[in-house]
Amino acid sequence: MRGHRRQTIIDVARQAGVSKSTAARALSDAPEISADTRGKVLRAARLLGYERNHLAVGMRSGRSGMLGLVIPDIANPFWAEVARGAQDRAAEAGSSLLVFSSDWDHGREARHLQALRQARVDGVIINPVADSFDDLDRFGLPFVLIGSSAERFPDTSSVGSDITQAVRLGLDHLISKGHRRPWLMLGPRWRIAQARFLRAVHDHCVERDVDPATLPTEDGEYTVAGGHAAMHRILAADRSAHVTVFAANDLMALGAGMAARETGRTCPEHVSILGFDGIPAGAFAWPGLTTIEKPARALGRRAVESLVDEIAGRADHGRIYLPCRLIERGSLADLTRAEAPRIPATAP
Amino acid sequence: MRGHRRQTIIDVARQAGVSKSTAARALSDAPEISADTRGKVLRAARLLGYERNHLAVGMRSGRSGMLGLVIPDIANPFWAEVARGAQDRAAEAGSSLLVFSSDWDHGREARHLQALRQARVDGVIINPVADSFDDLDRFGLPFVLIGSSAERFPDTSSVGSDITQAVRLGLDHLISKGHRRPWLMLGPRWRIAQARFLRAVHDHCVERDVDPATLPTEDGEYTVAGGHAAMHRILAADRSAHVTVFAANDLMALGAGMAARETGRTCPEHVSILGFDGIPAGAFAWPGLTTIEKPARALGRRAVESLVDEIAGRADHGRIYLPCRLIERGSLADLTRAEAPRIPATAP
DNA sequence: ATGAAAGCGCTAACAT
DNA sequence: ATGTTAGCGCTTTCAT
Repeated sequence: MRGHRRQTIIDVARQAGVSKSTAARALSDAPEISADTRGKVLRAARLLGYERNHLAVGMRSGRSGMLGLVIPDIANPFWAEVARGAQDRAAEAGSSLLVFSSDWDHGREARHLQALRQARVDGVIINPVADSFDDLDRFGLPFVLIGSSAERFPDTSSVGSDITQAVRLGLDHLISKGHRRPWLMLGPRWRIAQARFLRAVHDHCVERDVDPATLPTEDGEYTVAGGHAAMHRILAADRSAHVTVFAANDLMALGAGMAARETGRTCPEHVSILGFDGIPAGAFAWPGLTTIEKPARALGRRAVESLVDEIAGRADHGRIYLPCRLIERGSLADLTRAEAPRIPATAP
Repeated sequence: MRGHRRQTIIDVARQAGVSKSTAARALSDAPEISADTRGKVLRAARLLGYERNHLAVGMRSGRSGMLGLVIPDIANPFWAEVARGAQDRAAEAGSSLLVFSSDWDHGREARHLQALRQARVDGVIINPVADSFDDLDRFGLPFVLIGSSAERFPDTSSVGSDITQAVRLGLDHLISKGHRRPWLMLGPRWRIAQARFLRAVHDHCVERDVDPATLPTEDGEYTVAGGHAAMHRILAADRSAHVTVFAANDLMALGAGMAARETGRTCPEHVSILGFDGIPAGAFAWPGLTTIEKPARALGRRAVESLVDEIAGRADHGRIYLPCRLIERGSLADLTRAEAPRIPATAP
């Protein structure tokens, strides 16, 4: 087969002794065709090693069979999971996925969107940068939002985690373990996810008759370094015997754990940490990170499903929120049966 | 712009007052064109919001501008890094990347390859399943191998880590810390990477006047669970005061650490562990995992570069081995200045 | 340096 | 149920 001219549908038609269009119909299993001819054509195609040219199909039919995915960073474990789910679901739907990382950078996002438009993808799933995404009107493509930025675009299909439910899960767990005044370790203020998280906390506190204003907060980047720095600030500010932190993100939580160790404190004896995301690394930390897991892979799958609907015109423009799950590992002390914990000798 | 018919090169040509072909030449910056007309055309294109149709370009020119990447699992942090490097480099080269996960499954791999052929990608980067990859002859596409499976295909471009150098690095580090008889925790026997690793160890042992036959081995899946199980077997077999393990993979190393803790042993007091890969999770384990880092992102970049060469016909069919780097964290005891370590009270 | 015309491989009317 | 015909949007000879 090597070095041979590539087979076209014409070769298949000739081989099968039918016309081009009959061959095409058989190959795209259209209804109006006899089982007999279809068999002939399919056999001919197999014999010749024919591979359908999706470029030509796309050009003629207006459907390229490709979907775009624009996420902050494919190397981030959370987004990698999302990508995997999307990829799997797309393959099931017979589509291929073009994946791009925006690095939370407007320019990169814009360039990727352009590449996607030029590739004539049938639609795109995007976690837009900076929650503004004014390119949206000029988008000219079916799309669905993924992650925590759906709020601003009411008339748009979106898929995200159920932050409200997740925060309730976390806060109730904290309360049940006797932590009534956890620090909130938040992301950068300008991120809409930050506001969402904070609002969910406030709402639930009110429900539980806790004054949300009493909860101390600290913020930083959504990274290990960010959490590390924020934790040092927290420990400098809070001289309690036991410090509890509810981090808005697992990477920050992991960074917080490292910072605590650096000050000679151990977890969960002197410090309790609750994470949020469910990245695999949390399982390998010591102690294991108790966290709220977002359904990353399912998010990717659902996003593709919504996008397919969107493309087919049966768009419900609905917001979908998938539930999160608490994973208990060892980073949370049980303060309800505590002998009073001591401040470590080496504390600053 | 919304709802409007999509602009074609004909619209641009008309707007600029030139012919279709002149417009095409300007848009693909061909040499034979006056700076003047080019300007006119480009301005017209911008004015109309014209977006080049890559499907049509690909169809006519035979270059789709897309590259394929087939890796075991995009959700695996190592491969996610590789994908990121490839993605970045592809974007720089003006190409898009179609990413697929094979899950080490022949059938999935074959289906993905077919999708890639039908999408008319210009070439593919692949870490082939099971190191056999007999589809290779029927491939009919430029490709480059990535990872540890290049050995079998001498006449093929490939990019991988320098295992020999990496093993030397690890073994010498072990020796310098006084570990003269580490366990080798290997992957499944049928994986070619296993053989490569083992051979590198043997060769280096001979160089260092150590009898490789004295090194005990244990094997399992390249996963946390695999390493966990293997470590339990090792600890059951080896009653030494201090057990040292050189794992062929970070996930296994992390699993080994968990298993050790379950038996009441702590690291690095009773157990020393050296990993291999450099996944981020190793940094969050406690103690941090000392490991040999593969240059994952660079691997992805180089693979794209090789592929671009391959496509352009200036193929050197060379094997490229990128060097690895030792990351010292805390999982290795220094036995050279040791008070004799004790067996933990709780050991089985 | 520019234009005219042909055609890449396929699908979608429109015939029959 | 099958064949005929006309493009989809672009690049590429071949003229000029």
